[in-house]
Amino acid sequence: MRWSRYFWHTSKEDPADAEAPSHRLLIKGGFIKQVSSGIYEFTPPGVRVLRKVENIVRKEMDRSGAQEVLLTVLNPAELWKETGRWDLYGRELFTLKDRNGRDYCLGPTHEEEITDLVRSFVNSYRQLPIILYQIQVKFRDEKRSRFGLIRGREFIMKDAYSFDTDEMSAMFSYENMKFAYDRIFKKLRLKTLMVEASVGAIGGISSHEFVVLTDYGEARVAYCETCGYAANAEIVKLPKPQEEVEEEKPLQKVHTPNTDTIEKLSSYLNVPPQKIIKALLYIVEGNRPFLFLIRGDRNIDENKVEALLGTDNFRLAQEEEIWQLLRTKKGFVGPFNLPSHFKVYWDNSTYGIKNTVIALNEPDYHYVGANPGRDFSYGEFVDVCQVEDKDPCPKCGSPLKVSKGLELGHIFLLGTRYSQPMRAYYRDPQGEEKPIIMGCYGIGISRCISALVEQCHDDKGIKWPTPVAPFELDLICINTSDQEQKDVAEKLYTLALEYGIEAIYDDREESPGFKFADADLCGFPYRIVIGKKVKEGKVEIQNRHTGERWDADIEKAIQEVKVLIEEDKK
RNA sequence: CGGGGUGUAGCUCAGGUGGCAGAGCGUUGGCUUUGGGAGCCAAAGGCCGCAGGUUCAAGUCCUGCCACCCCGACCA
Repeated sequence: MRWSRYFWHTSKEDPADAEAPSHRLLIKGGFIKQVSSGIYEFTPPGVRVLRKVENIVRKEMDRSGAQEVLLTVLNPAELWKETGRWDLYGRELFTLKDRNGRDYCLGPTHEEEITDLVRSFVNSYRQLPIILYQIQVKFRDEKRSRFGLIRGREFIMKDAYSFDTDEMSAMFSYENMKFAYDRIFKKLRLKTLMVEASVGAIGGISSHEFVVLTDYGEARVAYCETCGYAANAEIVKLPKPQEEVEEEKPLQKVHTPNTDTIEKLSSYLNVPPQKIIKALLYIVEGNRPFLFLIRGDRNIDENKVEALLGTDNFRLAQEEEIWQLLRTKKGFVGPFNLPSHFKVYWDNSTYGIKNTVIALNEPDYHYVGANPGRDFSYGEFVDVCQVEDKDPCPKCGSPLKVSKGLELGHIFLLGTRYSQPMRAYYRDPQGEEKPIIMGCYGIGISRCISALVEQCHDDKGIKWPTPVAPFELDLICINTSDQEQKDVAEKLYTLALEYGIEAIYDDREESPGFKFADADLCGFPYRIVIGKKVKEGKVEIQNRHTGERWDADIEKAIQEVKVLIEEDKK
């Protein structure tokens, strides 16, 4: 490709509203352009990267025995009503009507449609198992799109679905996909971590996420470097700690004005937060009060609360509600003299605490030196505590590490959640009708591009791994008005194409510095610079990843680069 | 959906107390230059997010709306 004729436009300035490095560099490097919030166009070089990622995924999916299909973007509402998701999916679903007033949605995922496809052809156990997949655009009207391709409202996804006769066979399909995902992320040169994930309210059987550790992700991941345990933080169980051993001090009621937060109370009394019991009043389903008690230095993980309560319809009580229910203020809520309809849960973190500070539902007062058994009694213990760094690993007890993670893949053993309501049945060898056991497996293709940039960049720009680079080699002619240099550049460009190297020839009438800056920004793994040294029969080869540069004979340079590229792609 | 921020040239931004619409980069033409976003000269380029209002006069003040970004909530 000759750059002078190529539709590729980089920017010298950082884009004004891009924060995440991947978002900034993909826009600055001219790979994508924003059209609306969470909606991006791909330019020709952007498409080149996208296709490479897609093809790596496609190849490994094919290798696993999955078969590619292409479902529709425009989905009729009827299918979604069969599973109840037309109403359950909520406002995240983009919906529209046709000219006759019939309802449609833009597919956010395709369990319904694929199940419809399979049920219309599969009748017998002899036709199973089967795995189908597609690479296609998805639409989700996210409450908050952000960070460029990391969370878009329109994005490209590989979604696969497995269909099996029984759970044993389904587990096999699931394991098959797990291995395929491992290979895919290795080939993409993405350092992912496979973590156990929440099976969700739907009642799936097993679920794993493939995440990259980056600040620009939405998941919290806990992992153990000792035993290899890794899980989404929301499902990591925290046990009761050891009982504290301390002599019990007398109980005192202390005047503590203006201490509506743990920080203020802690500094007012000069007591560390972990010696305070924090009480949080939640309102469940609009009117049921639930009191959660947790150690003052810990936070509630609302995902755990949701799993405990079996509903996501809960929120912290407002100031007025606290007053109406308990005649006290925020910061002075405690487990004493509660009305009988209150449900009280003690987080494990409060177990065995001694000489603690605890509120008594009287504004501006706290108990100090309170002890369980003597001054208050525990009730039901639960685990709703947010996992933090150094919490014990549930497998081996070593300290866990907690990081933010970006979810690139999610595999899910679904069971009969979709096959049952949609009557996707098969006949077993005894002639009995049974629901197909399903699994679903997603990879965020466009999100992978962002993840690659997050993992491979420096302050000058992107450093694409060779297998996904838009071009493998950039040829830079320093002085375009020097005929000798130009001839060598042309010759090497033609030769590179003959060798099957994906090369871009920067033949633009620009200064050398301009071309170097673009080369760094756009992230080509290799660069050949044709400059003054052509008089000595030499050109310079540069490696974007290592920063190494060395002279090579004009005749041998392309061959040398070809070897390096092939090595990278192995 | 709550909180914060930003909308002025293609891009990045400046435009106290209301008084002629600005810069740098980019673009076009010309000359010079060629190993890290070159220099000089000239030119083009604007619904100041939209709609109302106040005023002799609004990019600037007031009201409403819209869009985008960030934090939070949410996230098969």
